[in-house]
Amino acid sequence: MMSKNRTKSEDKRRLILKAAVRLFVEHGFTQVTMAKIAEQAGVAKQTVYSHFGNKEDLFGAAVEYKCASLKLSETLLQGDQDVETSLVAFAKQFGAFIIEVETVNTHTLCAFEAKHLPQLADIFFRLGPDTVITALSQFFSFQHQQGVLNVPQPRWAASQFLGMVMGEARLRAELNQMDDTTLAEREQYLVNCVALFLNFYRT
Amino acid sequence: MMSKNRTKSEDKRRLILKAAVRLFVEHGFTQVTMAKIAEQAGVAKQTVYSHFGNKEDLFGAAVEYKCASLKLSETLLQGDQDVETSLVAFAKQFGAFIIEVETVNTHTLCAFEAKHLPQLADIFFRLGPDTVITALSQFFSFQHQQGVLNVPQPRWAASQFLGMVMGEARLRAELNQMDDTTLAEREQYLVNCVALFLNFYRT
DNA sequence: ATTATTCTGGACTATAGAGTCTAGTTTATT
DNA sequence: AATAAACTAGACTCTATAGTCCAGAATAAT
Repeated sequence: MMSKNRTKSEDKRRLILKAAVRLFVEHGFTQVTMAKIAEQAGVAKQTVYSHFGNKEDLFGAAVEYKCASLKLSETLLQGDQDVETSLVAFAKQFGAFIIEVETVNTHTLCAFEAKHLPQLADIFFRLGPDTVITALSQFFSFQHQQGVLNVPQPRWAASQFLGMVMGEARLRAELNQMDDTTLAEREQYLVNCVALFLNFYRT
Repeated sequence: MMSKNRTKSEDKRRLILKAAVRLFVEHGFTQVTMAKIAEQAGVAKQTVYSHFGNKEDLFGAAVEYKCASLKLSETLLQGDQDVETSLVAFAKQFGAFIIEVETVNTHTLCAFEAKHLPQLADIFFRLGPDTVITALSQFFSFQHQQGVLNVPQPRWAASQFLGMVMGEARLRAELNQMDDTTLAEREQYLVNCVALFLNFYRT
């Protein structure tokens, strides 16, 4: 029979998760304390423990939550425009996304904790890099079938394209070395990447 | 006048540094204790403090030591062979280097601690990525002057080339997701990158 | 209204690790 | 041989934090 149980508040859960994400992404696993998370969530510490059993579980849940919210631009690759236009648009959007502070921090954090919590790296890889590479591969596959491009190895092409789009800017962003020139030249750089790419793969 | 001072042993210093590098690169800053470093170095904890004042300074010294020992292949870019041969050789050597566990761990560690210890990220960027990008830029500049390549923006070209060489494998290595196919195909992939690159930049 | 359960706030335990101190030992220099 | 400093071993202080416990307040379902 049904008990008179009060249900655990979904609101509290979300508050905790959001505070955890913000703090973990900013400072990493070890630097962040459960007390601080509770405080930022406006909740008692005991409530945190009641929703998520311990720090590691909370960390896992937070990263998963964060990854799911980092939406990637798949809409740009519909193929209803010509290839060059599509790729330039994609390069600009993804190129901006990949050097955002949030993106970089999440990536760095997952890479750092990868050995400590392998299942975390799995989740991140699947929801992040793998999703993009696969989507782009499929786009190239499609263009290959249409005869627009000649791409015998779509996954290689995706890897090459994304590698170029990240480029030096990505490395700089990771290491707090972003400078004005790199940023100012970036749009032209990305256009140049598309030219280089299409020069080889266009039929 | 000369005192009867005994000098601090350079051997001990090196032992401490090596132990610190090994542990920090493997586990990160917070996870590693001064006691463990002393133990691994076969030295008393007090000796560690006497050589390096505190944990942060030791960390800085360790990372600097490590970066200096991560020698990069500059010898490959002498230009006494034809461009394609040089680039394929470089791509293979650098492509192997960049997915080595040691390399990846050092990079991840520096990226993670970048906010906490900015001067550390500076050192790593200068000794690591920047050195390679600059060397490759100069190589392209030279080939441009020789009329072998047409590279109006050598630094962009270097960024594009290195980005492709890293590619998906680099991402996988960072996140413990390296698989057999990616590894087996890698050499052919790298040759393909050189072809794509030269197709655009060759005169 | 009753009741089961969540939530709160704060005290509490236990542990771990950075950095210090001390007393005794070794070793290079003069 | 004398000496000044480096080195060792280990005890010690202090602080931080994960996780628990508890008594009372709030709240949802019956």
